[in-house]
Amino acid sequence: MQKPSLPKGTRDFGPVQMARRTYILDTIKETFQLFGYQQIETPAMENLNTLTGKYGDEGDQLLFKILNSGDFIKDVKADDLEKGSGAILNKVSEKGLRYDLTVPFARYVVMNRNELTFPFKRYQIQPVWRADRPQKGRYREFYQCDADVVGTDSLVCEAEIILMIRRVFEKLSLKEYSIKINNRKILTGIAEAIGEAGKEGPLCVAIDKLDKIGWEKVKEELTQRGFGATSLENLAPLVSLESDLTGKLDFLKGFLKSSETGLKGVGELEEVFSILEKMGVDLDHVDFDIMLARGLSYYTGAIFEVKVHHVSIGSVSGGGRYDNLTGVFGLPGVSGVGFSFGVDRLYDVLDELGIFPTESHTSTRLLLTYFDQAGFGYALSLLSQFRNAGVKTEIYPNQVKIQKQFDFANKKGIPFVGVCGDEEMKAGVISVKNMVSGEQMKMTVPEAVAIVG
RNA sequence: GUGAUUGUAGCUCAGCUGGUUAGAGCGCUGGUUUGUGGAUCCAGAGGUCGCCGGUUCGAACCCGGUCUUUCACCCCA
Repeated sequence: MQKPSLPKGTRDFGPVQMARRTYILDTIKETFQLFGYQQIETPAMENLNTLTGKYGDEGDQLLFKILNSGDFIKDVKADDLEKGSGAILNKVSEKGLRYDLTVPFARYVVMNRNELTFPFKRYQIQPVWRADRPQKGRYREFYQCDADVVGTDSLVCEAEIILMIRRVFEKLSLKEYSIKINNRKILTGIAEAIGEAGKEGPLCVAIDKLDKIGWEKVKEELTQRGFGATSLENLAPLVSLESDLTGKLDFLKGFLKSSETGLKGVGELEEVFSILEKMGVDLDHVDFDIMLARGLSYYTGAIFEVKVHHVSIGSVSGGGRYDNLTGVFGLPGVSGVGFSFGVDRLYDVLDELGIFPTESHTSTRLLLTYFDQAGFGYALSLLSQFRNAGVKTEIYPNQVKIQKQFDFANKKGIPFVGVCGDEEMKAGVISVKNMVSGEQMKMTVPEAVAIVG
């Protein structure tokens, strides 16, 4: 006999957790549908060559690979072993678990390009897997809720992403959070403007730590990564910039005047804000963060990240625009933009804040109880009447003491108990007890249906 | 992937510098109550001290490995 256990970073979800997850999921789903997105699903596993190369070197390492069926080692030669794991991998594994929902979606779009009507808006709610080292709010199996639209470069999509995030958060009673937004082109422009064209990656990684380690340490790190002294001097005014949204935009227009790409990024961002204004919407919770960078290498335009304040969980949502993700699968020129909610992290956030609505962990409204064989039979005869009337009803299946039946109802949070004893049977009624108030009354089944349902 | 950290009853945790039969609270089971749950009181059951190996007369405690938890780095939902 061995003790059963779960793989690292995976979890079971019990009835209470599932009720809460469903609450989050339903909120998100309803919002996606309201904005015209249609649901699809894709397989848990993809061909490895669909997944590799889309997430950067780090990402490739975090992919779960699936061992080939059968004699998976038959193609491996002795000298492959000496060359190391890289030489062996593609001989023993040709499939992997999906790392996110965006890349499988891009694959889906390319394969179904003739059937789809563009712009195509889809949402997808499925688990993804990452061979990361688990921490709080970081799992190896977790759900993403993606909404993407492909086949248009309209910035209306970016604006709607902000609206969807705000709607979901409002429904979940989340009040204090930031939707951080930036544009990859601005990051490219900054790298160009300070004389380090093409190095926006390391630039952002370092700048991102500004709050944590301070400007001096950031400079050290950038120097280590090969940034020149004059570049750092050029960068300094941007780092010390503290301004509101229009102030930041105005500053960047000057700062990026030598970078065509950078100015385009600023223009796109302004356009998004302008669209929101035309929709008659304010910019609450929207935070233009000049140094926001997102790792996934395929983003080319807007980038998003959402953080809830006063909690220990990282970002709960993220996304961005990708101009050529379908290009790698042979369909160039299709721009897409999308974002994703992390249900598991949203769960942790709501849990930490204690703002899950107080729902009962059961949907059962009525438990039929009895004292003896005769009452049991009477209860059985009433059971279908309640169910046919649409009342979620159960009967305690084993004949046990009525105390135990009440205890069961109490623990399961069933709000009403129907007692079926000799007196009730004779009169053709049922005694309905409210488990919260303790009130109890004899009544007919239709009367009971009205009270309980 | 690098460096730390955690693991004792169903849950939350005690357990002295290694020394007999490893404890508490809550929960659980039964009774108190033969037509009634949540309260009181009484009684009871539950532990290969994560797992494997080593040191020792003797290990929950020391050492090594492994799994798991949490944290930092990295990265991310």
